[in-house]
Amino acid sequence: MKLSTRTRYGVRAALELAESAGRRPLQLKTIAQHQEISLKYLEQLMAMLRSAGFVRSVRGSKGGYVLAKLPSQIKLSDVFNCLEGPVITAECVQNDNYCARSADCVVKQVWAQVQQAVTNVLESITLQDLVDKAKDKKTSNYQI
Amino acid sequence: MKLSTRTRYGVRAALELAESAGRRPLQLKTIAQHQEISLKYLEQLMAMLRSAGFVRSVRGSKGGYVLAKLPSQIKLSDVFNCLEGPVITAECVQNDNYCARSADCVVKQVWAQVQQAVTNVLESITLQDLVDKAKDKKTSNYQI
DNA sequence: TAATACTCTACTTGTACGGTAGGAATAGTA
DNA sequence: TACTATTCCTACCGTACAAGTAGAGTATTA
Ligand code: FES
Ligand code: FES
Repeated sequence: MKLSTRTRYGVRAALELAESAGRRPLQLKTIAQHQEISLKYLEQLMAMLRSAGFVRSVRGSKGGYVLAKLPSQIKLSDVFNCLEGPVITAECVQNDNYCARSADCVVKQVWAQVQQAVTNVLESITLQDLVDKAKDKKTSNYQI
Repeated sequence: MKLSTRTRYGVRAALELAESAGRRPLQLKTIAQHQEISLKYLEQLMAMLRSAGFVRSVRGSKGGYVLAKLPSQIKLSDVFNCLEGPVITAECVQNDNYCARSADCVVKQVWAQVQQAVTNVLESITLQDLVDKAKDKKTSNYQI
């Protein structure tokens, strides 16, 4: 039950883009340095997010990446789904024909419950939420 | 975010043991047939559950496995923890020193939330709960 | 003693993760 | 135009783990 680094890196990168939303494109080199992620690896993750339509890229010199939507319009479940794949704890939860006695299986219901719990959390949080929360933290730190 | 078959098999096997709690030991051969699991593989899973103290084995002819505790005393989180390992979505959730700015990281808090959501579900369900639920299902089916 | 069922260890096979590497395409800049 | 910066694309690689197979060994009962 560990998340792939893909997803963890991706969310952090997406958050950084969200924090600089409205400004000039952010370069992967910058993000990679901030987040201590391999640039080449990050390129691949961003390609996935780009294909899914969450970020836009600007090629060439002074290029970079920007969010393709408002931070408030991107849920963590979106990013998660794009990089980690759909939240599926067990095959039979999705595919009723996977197990023989699927209809009556109480174990299946447990995995469905787990799956739903995860989905609920991820769907309830947008990038904007994270930006706000991070801003709050910094402010309260300055006040100490 | 898929569960290993280890865990899924293990829970199903544990449930079957719970359903025959109080009776004579149940043989792996039987469980393997019912659940359509490789016997040899199941042996290894049960060894893990035995080491963890959830089941007891009876060797020799007419031997088999029995639950070492009451079904109501075994939570799904126990079995899960034994077979899948602890519910950890990301290293930094457990180990505060893993990431540099761990204290302020809002992403970390998300993974902690996810982790907690999963844990809550699994800790709230015991094998006895599943046995009861399964019994209810069968009864209601007969009534149709 | 023979049959049964768990025990232990080793091996195999496939797949996905987490990268690395190199170059092509594109766009700004001098 | 030449140069540089940056994304884009594809291929490759090593490791770890899951999932399962295999076989010999040990305990218990009939
Ligand atoms: S339906 Fe798949 S394990 Fe029960
Ligand atoms: S603390 Fe580990 S990703 Fe933020």
